[in-house]
Amino acid sequence: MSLLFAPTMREDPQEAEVVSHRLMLRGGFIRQLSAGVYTFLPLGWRTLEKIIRIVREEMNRAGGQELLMPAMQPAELWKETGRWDLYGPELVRFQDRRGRDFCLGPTHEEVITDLARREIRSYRQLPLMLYQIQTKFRDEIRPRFGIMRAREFIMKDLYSFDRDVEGLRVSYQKMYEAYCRVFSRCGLRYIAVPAESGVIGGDVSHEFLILAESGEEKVFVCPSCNNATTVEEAVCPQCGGFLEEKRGIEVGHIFQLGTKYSEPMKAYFVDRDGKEKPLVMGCYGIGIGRTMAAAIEANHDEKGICWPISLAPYEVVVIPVNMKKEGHRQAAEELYGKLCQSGFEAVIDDREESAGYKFTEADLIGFPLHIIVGERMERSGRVEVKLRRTHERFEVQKDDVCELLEKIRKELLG
RNA sequence: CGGGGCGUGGCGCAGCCUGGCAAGCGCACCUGCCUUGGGAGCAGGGGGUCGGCCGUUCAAGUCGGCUCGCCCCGACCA
Repeated sequence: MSLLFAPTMREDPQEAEVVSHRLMLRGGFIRQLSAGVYTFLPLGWRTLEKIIRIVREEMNRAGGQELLMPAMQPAELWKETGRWDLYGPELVRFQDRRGRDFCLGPTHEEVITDLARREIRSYRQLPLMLYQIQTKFRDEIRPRFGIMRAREFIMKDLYSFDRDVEGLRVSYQKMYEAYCRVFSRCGLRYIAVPAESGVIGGDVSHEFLILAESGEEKVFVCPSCNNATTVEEAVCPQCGGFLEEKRGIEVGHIFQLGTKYSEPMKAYFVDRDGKEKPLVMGCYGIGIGRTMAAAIEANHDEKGICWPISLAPYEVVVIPVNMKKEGHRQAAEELYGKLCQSGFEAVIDDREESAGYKFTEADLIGFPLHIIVGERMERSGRVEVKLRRTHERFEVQKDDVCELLEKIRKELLG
C-alpha cells in the first residue's frame, strides 16, 4: 500500500453529505472534477470493474452479445424518433466543425435500432440480444449525491429483438432473471417492482431497487410473499398481508418497448409468413456506478465501508503492526505472497505508519478481511484474521491462514 | 429553473458583522530524533494573497455590485 494511489481523507469533505459519497471520497475511491463528473481512482475503478465483470458474465449467460456503440450520435437519428425535441436540455448537444448537430448518447435505442434495421433481415436472425457497457451522458437538472446521480456515468444497456410479443416476453423474463442474479452476486438485497416507463417508453417495465435506508424511492414490501410495489394501494394479492414500507435506490430498469422505436425507424424483418414486420424490442439498463454507491449505502458502519466480498477492491489486507520489526515485516510479506499465489486479491500495508493508523484506514476502505501480523506472531507464530463487517476475530498459525480464508471467502460468497 | 448555503495553503475551519499595516489554527506534507495492537510525541521547515472582475476607501479577506463554481431542498431520472 505504500505505492497504492488511494489518497484518503481524515475529515469529511464539506461538499459530501450522503454516506456513499463521503466514504468514497474519504476512502480514496473517487475524486470530483465537476458537478456530477467524477474520476474513479484505482480503488474505485477496481470495484467498478468487479460489478462490470459480474454484469458481463450474467448478460452473456442469458444470451447477450457484447458490442460497443458510439457515444457521439448524429441528430438525424434522434429526429426520426422525435426525441431530439422530446428529450430536452438533458441531452448533451453540440455541433461538429461543419455545424452538423450531434449529441452524446444518454441511451442508445436510436443507434441500436439503426443497426438492427440495416442488418436484421429475417426472423431466422432472431431472437437477438445485444449489449454494451459504456459511458453515458445526461445533463441532469441537478446532479446529486456524488456518483448516485451523475452527468457522466457508466451504464450497461442491453437491447432485445424478437419476432413478436411472445418472444419479447421470453427475452424480458430472461433478463429479469439475469438481473436477479447480478444483484445477488453483488451481495445486495434487491427488490423488483413494476414501474412507470417514462421517456424510454413502452408498456411493461420493472425497476430493480437496492434496499437502503437512504434510498430515494419508497417501496412497499410484503414480508411473507416478498412482492413489492411503489404504490401503497396495490396490496399484494397473493397473501393480503400487511406491507412493510422500505426505501430503495434504483439501480436497474427493464422495459418492454414493443415497436416504439422499430416502427418509426422502419426496422423491419421478414417473418416466416413472408410478411414484413417491425422488430419487437426490449431494453434493459443497469447503472454501474450507482450500484457501487448503493452497495455502500447498504453496507457501511461508523468506521467506513463494509464491502460485500464480491465487490471489494481487494479481498484482503495484510497489516504488519510494526514495519521496523523484521519479524512482522517478513511474516507479512510471506503471507501476502502466499495469498496472491492462492488466488486472493490482496494488498499489504507496508507503510511505516502506526498500527492504529493502518487499522483505521483498513476499516475506512472496507477490505472484507484483515490479517494482522504482530507480537503474537513473534511469540507463537499466530496471526489474527479479522472480518470487517462482523468484527469476528480468529487467531491462527500463519501457515493455516490461506486455508481459513478460503473457507471464510466461500461463506461470504454464499 | 425556484428556494437556501458555501467558496480563505492538499483537507477541515477561524478571521468578515465593528476595514487598519504579521492571513491564523488543526490535520496532512518535508527533515531529524523517537515511537508502532486502534488515526503517537518533540523540534525544525515549506506552501495560501483570501474563487474571479469591477467599485468604495488613505487602506479591502473584511463594505457594495457583477460574475463563476460547488453543495443542499423541490419538479425529473440508470
